[in-house]
Amino acid sequence: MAKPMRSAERRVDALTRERIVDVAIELLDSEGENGLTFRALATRLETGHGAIQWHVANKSELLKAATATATARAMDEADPDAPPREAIHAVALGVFDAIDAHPWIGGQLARPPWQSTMLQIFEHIGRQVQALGAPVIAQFTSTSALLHYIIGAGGQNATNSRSPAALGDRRHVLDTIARHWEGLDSKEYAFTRTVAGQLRVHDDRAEFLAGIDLILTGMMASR
Amino acid sequence: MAKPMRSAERRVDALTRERIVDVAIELLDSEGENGLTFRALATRLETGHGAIQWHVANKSELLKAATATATARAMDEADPDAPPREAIHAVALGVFDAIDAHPWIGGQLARPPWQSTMLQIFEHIGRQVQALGAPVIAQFTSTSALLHYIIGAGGQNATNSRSPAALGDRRHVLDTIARHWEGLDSKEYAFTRTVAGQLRVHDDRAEFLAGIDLILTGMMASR
DNA sequence: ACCTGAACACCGTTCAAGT
DNA sequence: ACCTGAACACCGTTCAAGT
Repeated sequence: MAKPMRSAERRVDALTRERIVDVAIELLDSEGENGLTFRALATRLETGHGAIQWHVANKSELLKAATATATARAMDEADPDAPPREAIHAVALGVFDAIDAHPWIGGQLARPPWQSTMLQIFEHIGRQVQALGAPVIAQFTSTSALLHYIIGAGGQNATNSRSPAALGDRRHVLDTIARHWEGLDSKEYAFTRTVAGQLRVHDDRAEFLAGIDLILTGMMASR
Repeated sequence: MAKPMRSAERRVDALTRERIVDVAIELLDSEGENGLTFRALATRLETGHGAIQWHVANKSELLKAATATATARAMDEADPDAPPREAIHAVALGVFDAIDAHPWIGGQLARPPWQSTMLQIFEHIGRQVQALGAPVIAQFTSTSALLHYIIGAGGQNATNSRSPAALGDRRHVLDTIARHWEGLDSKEYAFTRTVAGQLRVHDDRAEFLAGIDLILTGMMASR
């Protein structure tokens, strides 16, 4: 949380790594991935761009830190007393919402040093999979599948919700896509046409959780 | 397929959009995402960088075309006579292998104009979901879940297989990660530690297909 | 129609110099 | 220890000029 403090006093805070990362997240959110620049950061922080690179060695490190910070909060709301399935839903929705709020996370989680952040999610989900009584042999596979699904679905949702056409309200956007689907070639896209109606009325988060439940059901059925 | 033809004759071909995209894919594969440059392209094609931008307006269009071309081939091997579950496995593995061969696809599918390519995969999978006899209401949800899972799992696999430490052979890499997992805090990472052994011996593609089957089982069980 | 290459604005990174 | 800003190499994009 970066404090505003822009008016009277200026730069009471020292330039910390934490402040830099916070402003970086603000920039990524408002300007997109190309908007994050050492020079833009320097302007917002009222300093030189060289100063920033004393705290953060290079841009990839900055992106890594921003991703970790923005994702970490999704994990905090874990209620240790919730039943397993609900706990999984909570973690999944936390990641889903984090990616939705910070679309750039999606592209970032799909590259090398995802280590600690991803591992935290993996651990949280795995515990609940255990608590559900999944057979030991299936636990690794199921937890991996859930994680992959969450990342994939979250990323897709983020691109949809901030797509070029997403200026208007959501219902209008979905209607436009559904109309496009309905107009596709009836032989080449026979299936897609039949589900255009469902696309139009579906709820993103409910649909997302339904996918989670599909995996959980499959996991319990195959014991 | 770009023909080599580097020796005697030079630039017998005209500069076509197709050739540009092919060389772009080569560059992305060999040099990574940062290696794709209009100037590097110009050098390989023995022309000026301005010439390239006559055929391809800008870089995002070039990336879009490269992604579409590299992904399209995954769809070609569809065997119309295969049983549904096998057909789904084939499509899924096709995408999985395409992302593995071209890791940059992973990051690309997670952003705006994925339209046509993704829709093709969606259609192929959806038909088989229908053929499996899934209830109509579940078809949209199941097909979406499969697609999201495939994208997520493919992306993660690609980053792992070309990770910084992936110089040595695969077994060594997995062993290193497994050892790391086993050394984690026993309270904070209780679950992760218990599956470290499975990580060490698991087969990527088999594990990937097991995740697909989890979704399919869940889909059939919840009718 | 297709290609060339200079020019421009911008970027990440390095680094000698300051406090 | 922390900050400044010049300098460098590189990039995407534009565009007047050629064939």
